[in-house]
Parts: sequence; C-alpha cells; structure tokens
Amino acid sequence: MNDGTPVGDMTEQQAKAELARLAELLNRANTAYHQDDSPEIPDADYDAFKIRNAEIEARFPALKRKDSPSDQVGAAPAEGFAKVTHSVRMLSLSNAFDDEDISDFVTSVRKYLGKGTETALVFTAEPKIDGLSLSLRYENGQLVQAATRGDGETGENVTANARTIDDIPQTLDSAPDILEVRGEVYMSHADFEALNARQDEAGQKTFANPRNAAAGSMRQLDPSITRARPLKFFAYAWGESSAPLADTQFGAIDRLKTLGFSTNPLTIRADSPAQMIAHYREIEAQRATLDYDIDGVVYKVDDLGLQARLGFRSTTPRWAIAHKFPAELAWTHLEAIDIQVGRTGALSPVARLTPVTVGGVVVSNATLHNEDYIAGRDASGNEIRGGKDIRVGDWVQVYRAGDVIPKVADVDLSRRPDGTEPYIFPETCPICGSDAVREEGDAVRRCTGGLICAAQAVEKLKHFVSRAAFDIEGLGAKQIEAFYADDQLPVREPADIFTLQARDSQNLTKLANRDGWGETSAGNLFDAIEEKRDIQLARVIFGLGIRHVGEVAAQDLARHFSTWEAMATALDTARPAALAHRAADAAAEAERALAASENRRARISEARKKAEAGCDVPDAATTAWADLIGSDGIGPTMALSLSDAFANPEERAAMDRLLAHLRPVAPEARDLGSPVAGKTVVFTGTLEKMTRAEAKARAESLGAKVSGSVSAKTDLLVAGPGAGSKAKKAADLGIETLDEDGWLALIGAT
DNA sequence: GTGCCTCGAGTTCC
DNA sequence: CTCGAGGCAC
Repeated sequence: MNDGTPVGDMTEQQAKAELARLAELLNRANTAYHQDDSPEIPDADYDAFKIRNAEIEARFPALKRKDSPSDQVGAAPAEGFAKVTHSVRMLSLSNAFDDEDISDFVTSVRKYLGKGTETALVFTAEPKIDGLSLSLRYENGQLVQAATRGDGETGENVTANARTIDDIPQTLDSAPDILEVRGEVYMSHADFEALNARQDEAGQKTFANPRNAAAGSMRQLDPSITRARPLKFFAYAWGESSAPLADTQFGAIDRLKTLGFSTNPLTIRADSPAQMIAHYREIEAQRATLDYDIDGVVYKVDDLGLQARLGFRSTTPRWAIAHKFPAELAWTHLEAIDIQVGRTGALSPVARLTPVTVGGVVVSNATLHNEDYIAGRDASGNEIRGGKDIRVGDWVQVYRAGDVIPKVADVDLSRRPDGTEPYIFPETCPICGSDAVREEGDAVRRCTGGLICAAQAVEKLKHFVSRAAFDIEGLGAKQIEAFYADDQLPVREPADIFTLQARDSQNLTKLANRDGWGETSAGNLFDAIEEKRDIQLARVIFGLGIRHVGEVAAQDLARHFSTWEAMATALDTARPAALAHRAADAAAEAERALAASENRRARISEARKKAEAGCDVPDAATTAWADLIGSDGIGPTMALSLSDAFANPEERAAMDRLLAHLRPVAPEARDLGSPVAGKTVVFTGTLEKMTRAEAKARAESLGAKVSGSVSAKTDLLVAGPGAGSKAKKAADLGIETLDEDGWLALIGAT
C-alpha cells in the first residue's frame, strides 16, 4: 500500500479508496496495540502509514474521514470492551520464593489470629495456573457476566467470549441466587502447539507462549474467533455469593466441582508447613508432565471463618500466599549501561542487552538496581557488599522477577573479555549536568538540579497526569514529553496544563490544525482537562510528587486537613518546628560522628547553633508540628519533606499557580453507615477476641481512624483488661470508653 | 532497640 | 513486582 501512487499524482477516487484502507488498518492496529495484544504491524510501518494518511488528507481535505486515524492519535484508544466494576475486588497474592517464606507465612497467620490456633491450622495447596483470571457472575443460575481482572477494581466485560468456553457452564443447578465464580482461563500445551501450527499455515502471527495465546484469544472483539480457540477454565475461588458455598476452602472448591466447573485435581489439604512444602515439591516434579503451564503453588487458610478474620492488606489477602517456582534464567551480553533520571532525580542504571528470550519474552533492557550493585569496589578500593563488579562487555545472567520485570542477576567473570574497565557511575546528571549526590545511608544517587533538570521536570509532570493523580484522558506520558518540548504551547509545570486551551486560542497555529491532531482530539483533550478542575484533594497532594508522599500518605493528609488552605496554613505555622526538628537530628548526628571527624568542633558548634535556633520556636509551631507527625501514617520524614516543599519559594509559587485553577474536593468519610465512621479510636489493654492488627484493620475498613495515643481528638477508647494510663487519661478527658464486647456490639460484629 | 508491615519509587514489556 | 526505607508495635 505504501509503495502506491505518489500522493501528488493521485486522483480523488484513488485517494478516497486509500484513505479507507489506511483508516481500517491503522484503527485496527491501534486496537491491537492498546489491548495489550502484540501489535499487528511493526512500529516503523505504523508510522509510515500514519504519515501517508496525513499527506493524503492534507492534499484532499474534503475527503477526510469521520473515523480518520489522524484524529485518533493522542486520544484514548477506542474502547473495545465495556468496563465492569467488580462487586468484590479481585486481589493478587503475595509471593514466597523459598521454604522459609512459607514457615514465616504460617507463623504470621498464627500470630495475627492470636491465641487458640496453635493446633488445627489447615491450609489448601493447589497449583497456580499461568493463564488469565476471570470472574463469572451467575444470577439465578444463569451466567450473566464474565469480566477480566483488570486492575482488580475494574475489569473488562468479556461475557460473549466466555460463553464460547466449554469448561464454563451457562447455567447452574441449585446454586446461590447470586454467585461469582473465579478462576483461570488457560490453554493446554497440545492446543497451543496446534493453534500456532494453524496460525503459521494461515500466515498469521504465532503466539510466544500459551498464556499470551489465551490472553490474546480472550480479548478478541469477535467472539467467533474466541470460539475457534481451544480455551479451558479452572475454577478456584469466588467473589460475591448470596449464600455460603461451604465452611472451608476445600469444601467450596468441591462445591464448585459439583456445580459443574472443572477444578484442579492437584488440590489437597495440608496441616503443616512441611506438608505444604512436600506438595510443592511433588507438583514441581510433575510440572514438566502437566499439559498446562503453572508458575507455583498457592496455599490458602482452609477455614473460611478464619479467612474472614484474617482479611486483607492493601492489595493482598492475609490468608493466602503463592509459592513461586524459581524464575527462568538466561545468559546474554551486556552491550552498554545507560543512566535514567527519575522524578525524584534518582539516577538508575539500565542494562542494554543483546536480546535474549527469557520465559517466552524477548528481553533487551534490564535494571541494574543501583550504583553499588554494579560496582566491585568503592573509591578507596574496599569491596562493596553485594557489589558484583559488572562491566560493559560482560556476560550477564538475566531473569524476569515475578515473571515480569527483567533484572540482571549475576555476571560470569570467567567469560570476561580482555580490556574491560570497571563501570564508573556518573557523579553528575547525564541530562542537566548538575551534581548527582548520595545522601548518607542512601542507596541511590540523585541529581540536584531539581526542576532545572529536564528529566526531573518531565517525570514530575508525567506523575502529575498519572492514573492515581490527575488521570487526564488523552494526556499521557508521550503527550507530556511532546508538550514539554513544544515551543508554541509549552507545558513546563502542572499549572500550564490548565492554561493550554486559553494559550492555544491566542496562537496562530491551533493545536487542532497540527499534524497528529484534529478538531476532535484537541477538543477532547481540552474537555478532559476542564473536567479535572474539580478534583479530590488527595489527588492534588499526591500529584505534586513530593518525596515520601505517595498515594496513601496523600489520602491520610487530605482526610486530616480536609482543605488545601488548612494544610498549607498548618505547614507554614509548623515550619520553625520542622527546622528545629532537623537541627536537633543534625546535632545528634554530629555527636555520633564525634570520634571520626576532624572537623568535629566546627560541626558540633554549627549543629548547636542550629539547635539553639530551635529554642525560640513559637508554641503554635510546636503544636502544628506535633499535630502533623502525630497524625496516622505521617512521620517526621514525610513531614519534613512536605515542609521543605511548601517552604521552597519556587515550588510554593508553582503550587499557588496550580491551585488557582482547581476546586479541590474534600474527602468523604469512608463508610457513613457505620456508627464509628469518621471517629478516632484508640485501642488499649489486652484484646481477647481479636489481635491489635485485626482490630485496627476492621475499624479502618468502617471509616474510623485508629490512633496510638489518647488526646483531645480521640472519640472512643476501647479498653481491654490491663488498660493503664490511657484509660485514666480518657476518663480525665471525658472520652467515651468501651470494653471489647461493647466495641464488637457497636460495629455489629457479635 | 528490634522487627514487622506497608508504602513509595523505580522499572520492563506489550 | 521488588527493594529499601518509613512508621509503628512490642
């Protein structure tokens, strides 16, 4: 198609036909690319087609199609599947890599449950299927919806495709009215080989491994294609259920089997770490003879009542763990070491490798962690612990951690070619040339250029538009890079995003008329930006990208302060106390370094001076500082980092410019239905029916805030036997106090 | 002071 | 997904 008539010689009819072909081709390629399936056409061809499309449109503007690919560029991909929000989140599992991790897991389960579980703690053990997870929703026995895992909260609706899989029943007899069955879609080795042979014969692309084949097949927009692919399904879990399936995990799996699902035959019960590990070894030995891929063994607490008590950490259940098989390794040649600069200025070394296949995927880059990992010796010639002395030209061993992230694991010194030099880690930023320094005890070297450094500025902007922050549709990493470098319509700081439209209207060449943009895509972008002027306060705080302040800390801060102004005022007030805190730390540090330092007098006196400066810290500052670091999840490190950011005139001015465009929304209490929502609760004394961690997690899930100490802000004290000073203080302050049973009754868990 | 448990930050491939 | 480090409980 590309070697067709030169655009200049084209008739209108030829142009029209070719635009139609290009639109179909490019839009299909877009879909394939964005759906994580491998791209249908190479990037170079894609770009060439896109350029040709633009050329033809430029010469025949009247022929531009409604679905023109030039309008799609920069915009979000057309949605292939509808989104589905899971009624019960689909979580991932935490991983274990050796036997010790397993006994640790069992110990931690025991510990969390507290007394009374020394005996009779039973686990299930089953192979972990390497496929893609699927949630099947049945209502009154009818399959009504199938959804992929997605990010765990929201997946994609693939019901039509799921209906083509023989292992998935369309109807269930005597099942709960509402039942979500979860399991893994996979492809057997035999079917995979046959499919690839067919694909090859038909001149179609083959799949790298059974999992990609299964994932690719499941994501076909045309269910008839999925039907032709030999997919299978193992059920191993459930989401929402209107009636319990059983009392135990094992019983529930059995019930799923009775309902007509296929369940994995290698599932057993085990009542000790030794038995669990024995089953792991057995499955590992059988691995090569199985007709499907597995990547480990999953253990779950069998008793569903205990599972409920154990509950969840932020992303994983406490009652299950995946014992992974050792990762596949590959040796390859290290061609170069490049340095990347992250949003906090961190310099990260990346290995450029001769491409090699690891676990079914071609890897050409891998992380080298940090300076010490590469280095053999430090400046004074001492060996560095954990350092491998990795040099450009070496043979290195690569693996994919958790079967995803490529890493350099080792170096073969016996195969080192002559004339290699130890790698010298740069002490200046490769992007902006500023000094790159390592703070004491820190593993990473950081560029000190701040926002002067283009790499840091761009990465910060990418963070600002990222999903957990402003999440602006049509303004992803690529567009940020383009806008940052743009002379006519630059975006150099977050506030610039919100002035884009106004500035564009002043420009001679409008965004809509540029290559790769059109009226629709430019309009969509401006709309998407406009939409985010009303935004959760937590997202604003997180989006600023202040070091040590991540998504969770941002939520804590938003809940603590409710408004931007309150937070800014508190930080301003607390500033003298923050400085005093740092000075006190420095003084302590100087004293510790006393013996080692020749300059100790100077250092100590300087530190003393600073500490003295802290003496006239206003009371208000002390109070504001104490309030900040006393609030849940915020410690001195985060508080100092925040304080520094707000006290830095340039950073603060940029924040003010940004906030002028925003209307931050205060966070809501989490569960307004619960009587403890929004309350600050303190637990003290011995809890008999739950452990401390359990009590805290439970209270927080109901929207309460759990604090460690009683203060005027405490709403409720839960006191078990042996409560001491806290109970007394609560009584003095007139704070409501309950015993454990009273608490359980209050939250409705008797 | 020590030892969990989480969170934050950085990273690759598609 | 992993590693390092911050926060907090013991």
